[in-house]
Amino acid sequence: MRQSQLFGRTLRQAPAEAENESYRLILRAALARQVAAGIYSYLPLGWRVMQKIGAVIRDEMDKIGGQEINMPVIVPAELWKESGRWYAIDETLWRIQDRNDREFVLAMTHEEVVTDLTRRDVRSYRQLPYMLYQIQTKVRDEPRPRGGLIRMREFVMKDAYSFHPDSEDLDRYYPSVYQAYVNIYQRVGVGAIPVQADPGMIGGTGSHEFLLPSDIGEAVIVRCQQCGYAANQEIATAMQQPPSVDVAAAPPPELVETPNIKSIEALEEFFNLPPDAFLKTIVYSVEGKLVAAIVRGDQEINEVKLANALHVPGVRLANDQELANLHIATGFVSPVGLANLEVLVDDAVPGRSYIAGANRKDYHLKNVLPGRDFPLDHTVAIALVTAGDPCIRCGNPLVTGHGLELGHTFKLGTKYSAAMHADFLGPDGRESPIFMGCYGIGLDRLLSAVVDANHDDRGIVWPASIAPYQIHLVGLNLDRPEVAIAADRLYDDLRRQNVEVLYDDRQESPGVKFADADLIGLPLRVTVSQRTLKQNSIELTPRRTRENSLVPADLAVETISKHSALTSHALSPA
RNA sequence: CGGGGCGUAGCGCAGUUUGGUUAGCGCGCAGCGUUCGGGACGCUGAGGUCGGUGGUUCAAGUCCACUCGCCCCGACCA
Repeated sequence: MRQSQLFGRTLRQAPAEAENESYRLILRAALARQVAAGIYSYLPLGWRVMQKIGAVIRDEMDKIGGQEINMPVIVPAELWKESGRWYAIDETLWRIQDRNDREFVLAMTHEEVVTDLTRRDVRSYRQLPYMLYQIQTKVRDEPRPRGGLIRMREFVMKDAYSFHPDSEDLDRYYPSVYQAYVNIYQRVGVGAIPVQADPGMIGGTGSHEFLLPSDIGEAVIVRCQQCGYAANQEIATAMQQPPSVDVAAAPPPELVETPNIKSIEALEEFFNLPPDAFLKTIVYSVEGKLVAAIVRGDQEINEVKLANALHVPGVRLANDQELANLHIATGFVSPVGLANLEVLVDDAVPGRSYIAGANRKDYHLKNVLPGRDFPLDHTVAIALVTAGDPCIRCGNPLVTGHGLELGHTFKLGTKYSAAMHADFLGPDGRESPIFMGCYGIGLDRLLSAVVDANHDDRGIVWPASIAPYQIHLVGLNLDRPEVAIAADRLYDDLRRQNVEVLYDDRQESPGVKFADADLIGLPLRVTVSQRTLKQNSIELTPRRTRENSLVPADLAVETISKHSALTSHALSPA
């Protein structure tokens, strides 16, 4: 491609609204342009990267038996009503009507459509297992798009769905997808960490997220640097502390007047004790009922875990009215004598005594012993794991960091097949629902992540596997005919060898050309100029090292071809 | 949806507090000339009606009301 013809100008300054560095580079290098909040166009360079990422993903999906299909963006509402998600999902599900007022959704994922395809086609266990995938547009009316290509309202996703006769077969297949994902991230040049995750609204029996450690990430990763344990903070667990008091010898509770001492901080000051000496009781509203959640004073409640423990989609804090209705003394709540609502106790609570609320304004109780002074019927891990907590596996202190979610795999089980009657006949002649898995990767976000993980202060440093072109041929002094002829000839020779080359044939100063080459970030820069011509050679400059070397002109094509042979997924000749 | 910020030329910004002649600057863009290995220089020039609507006023980029859009934090997040 001749750069003089290439659509999309590089920008010296990024638009002011672009805050994170990878997004700034995406705009500056002319990969994409914003159309509306969370909605983007790709320019030629960016779209080539997307296609290359797609090629890597296709290769890995095909290797594990995937068959590529394509499903529509517009889907009849009936399918979503069958699965129940029409009712379960809020405004994020984009709903439209046709001219006859028939309802449709703009699909945010394709479990319904692929399950419908399956139930229409599959009758017998002999047709199982199989895996279908597509690389296709997804639409979600996100409450807050952000970060350029990080969270979009319209985006490109590889979504894959596998179908199995039983959960054992799904369990056997799942690791191959996991491995394919690890391969994909490695091949495109990002170090994604697989972590256990919450299945969320997709549902199912187990899931992993693939997170790239990055400040622009929205998830929090909890990791152990000793043993390698890693989990999303939403579901991370920590090792419990050993009991610190002699339970049998613990003294009875004692009422203490604590005028207007409501918060843990105020209690710390009042009693001059560390925060873990107290019990924290938070009242939640859960599907119309109130539930009390108890954690140690130094901990926070993990609402995802709480919701999972209660088998509900979500929880919210009780409001003042709800608390008032129950005659709860805000700031002095405790599980002691709290008979009129369900109480969940974090599993780190038992084993020692605490100062807790007295359920009476301006009073607390000393020497409250879990199990003796309040029941421990419902003890479950609901505390938020934070940095410094002991690793669940090895006990060493955990660390936390931000992570960008690059992919998510789920064991769905029969959630969709049962709801939508996707059944098959087994060898014994009995009908049962198909077991499903589903597996997603957002391509736009992956592109952002690659830029985030592969750039320097001059611009992008593309991994060869997904660079829009392999070679940036930069011609200087092109106003001199002998240089222009040599550069043109090299360009033609390289194209004849099917080398992907972007040829900067513009009439620009050397500084402009070098700066653009660094910004766009193709793996190898090849400079042809009066100076190199004089030495009967060309100059090679790998983008990553930026170290120049001269190669004899007659070896140029061979050397460069060898250099770019790394790419096994060349797009159409440049 | 709650909180905060911002809309003036393609991009980056000044001007708005204290209304007052033809709305400025840098980069970019066009033409000519000189340059040509790290975002060159000179001259000439094009380009905005100040997000939109309504209002106040002799007079509005500037004041008021409404409204649209974009960004950030939070809630949410398949």
